[in-house]
Amino acid sequence: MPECVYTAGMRASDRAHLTLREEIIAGDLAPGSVLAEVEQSARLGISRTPLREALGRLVADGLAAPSAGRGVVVTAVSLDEAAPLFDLRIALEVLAVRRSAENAQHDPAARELFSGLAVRFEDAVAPLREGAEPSEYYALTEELDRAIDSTSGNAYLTDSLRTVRIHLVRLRRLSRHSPERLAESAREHAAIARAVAGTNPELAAAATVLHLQHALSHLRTASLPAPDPPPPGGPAQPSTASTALGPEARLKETTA
Amino acid sequence: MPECVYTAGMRASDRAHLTLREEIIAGDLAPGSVLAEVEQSARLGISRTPLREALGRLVADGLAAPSAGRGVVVTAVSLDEAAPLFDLRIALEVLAVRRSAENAQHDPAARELFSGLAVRFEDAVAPLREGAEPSEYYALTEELDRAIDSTSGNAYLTDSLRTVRIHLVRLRRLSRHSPERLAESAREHAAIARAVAGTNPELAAAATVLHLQHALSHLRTASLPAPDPPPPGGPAQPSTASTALGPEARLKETTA
DNA sequence: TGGTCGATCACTGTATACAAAACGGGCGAG
DNA sequence: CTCGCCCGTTTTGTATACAGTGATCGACCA
Repeated sequence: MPECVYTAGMRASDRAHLTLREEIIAGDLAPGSVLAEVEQSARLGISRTPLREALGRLVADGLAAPSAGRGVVVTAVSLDEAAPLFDLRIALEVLAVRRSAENAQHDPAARELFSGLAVRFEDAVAPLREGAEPSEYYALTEELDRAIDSTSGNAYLTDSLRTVRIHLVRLRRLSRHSPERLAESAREHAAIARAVAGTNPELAAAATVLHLQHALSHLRTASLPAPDPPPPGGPAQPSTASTALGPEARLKETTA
Repeated sequence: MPECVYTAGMRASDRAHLTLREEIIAGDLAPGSVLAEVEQSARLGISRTPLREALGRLVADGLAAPSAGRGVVVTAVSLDEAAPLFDLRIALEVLAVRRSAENAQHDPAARELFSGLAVRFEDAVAPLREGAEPSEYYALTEELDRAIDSTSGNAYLTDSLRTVRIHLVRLRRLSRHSPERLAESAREHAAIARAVAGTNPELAAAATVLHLQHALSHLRTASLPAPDPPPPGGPAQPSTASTALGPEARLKETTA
């Protein structure tokens, strides 16, 4: 497995937090997996102390929750959470793009930034429709997110959006994204970036609502079959982390 | 110094987190104070390990920030942050009351709850105008917050609001609240509760915008230039806060 | 045979000891 | 006189050892 990020020089607790977060988001650590301290510290080659700090940050992120007596378990994620999550997300993102568009009126560099992003999104439409790998497109959307964060001028808002986006990435994995939808999404992103570059707050807000409503409705209709069969009250089977790599770990980015 | 909360049975890290958070919010730990691990662990009578966890949660809450080589320092708070904080707060609270009002349409118990709160807010108007202690009123507002949180039906939203409200309490300490303003605020809160009880989302949203805009403008105009002198029984000395800080780091905030 | 009680076990929570790294002060050279 | 470098001190980062607590499983009794 490739160490995708440059991990040298950072603290062990940061490495553990990053690794566990990616594994949870990727699904390698299935919801319900118990993150036992001794087990995970041994697996990651670190001690319990930095691992505990990493687990605490995971809990703060909402990716794990403490279970009485069993340590922390990976939180479940389902499409039922899409509605409340998008409800919040729409409010936050609309506010962010509105402020970015307003602030861009006195910031020529920001206008240039968003103009460039708009062009890059438009250039990404055709390849996506032809079935290109969406990872590059996702990186572009993260770049747009960062641009909005930096120009909205509201650290509190950026912080709230950070948490929302973490959960969003997990939700995205529950749905299959067709090339048509990805291309449409890129067009919508281009419209948002263009509206911000044009310093039109209302247009930017409307474009954002449009995009997010489309994303939500598509998320609902293109859901993947749930890997967990048990319908009764029990939320998730307490599968141990070491054995969780078996059944459902192989649904890796099959979106095409 | 009253131990206001029941601390038996909880973990040492929870106690430390709670204690430090209250001290920061109350101003006993002034902005810029260095929270050295050995010093604070000795003061609170615990070891460094649970204290570290408490500091980590403080950083996650935004009440402290890590400073390279100096440990974590209490974050500064000023009225300059009121604008972005309220910008986010308005978006979140408006969404919350809107959803609460919607959900109350199918929840008679919620309507009863908000009706009762509206009456209690109206009953609090007269005493506040006559200079009553606002602590009881603040407890009532927290009760309204909890009612909105529980009926909005959105855990993500509730979580974001939690962080906002922590910072809000710190901001509130920077401003003086006249009995007139407190009474007016109680009336506005009553209007919000009444609108939710009446299952009118738009009215509830408008009442919330009205209240928060009033609160923000009053916060700006009634700032405290020189806060309270140090408390007479104040045992917690600012420790190394003033020693390691340069002249420019000493902000206008002092212990409240 | 079913229920309940007890012991065992594993896990977390806490404390302390060790090591690395960064800041501040002091010294010397230019 | 100022700038740059070096070293001591203090701080955090990490590892490990210990204790308390809860759950699980087995045995015993009704």
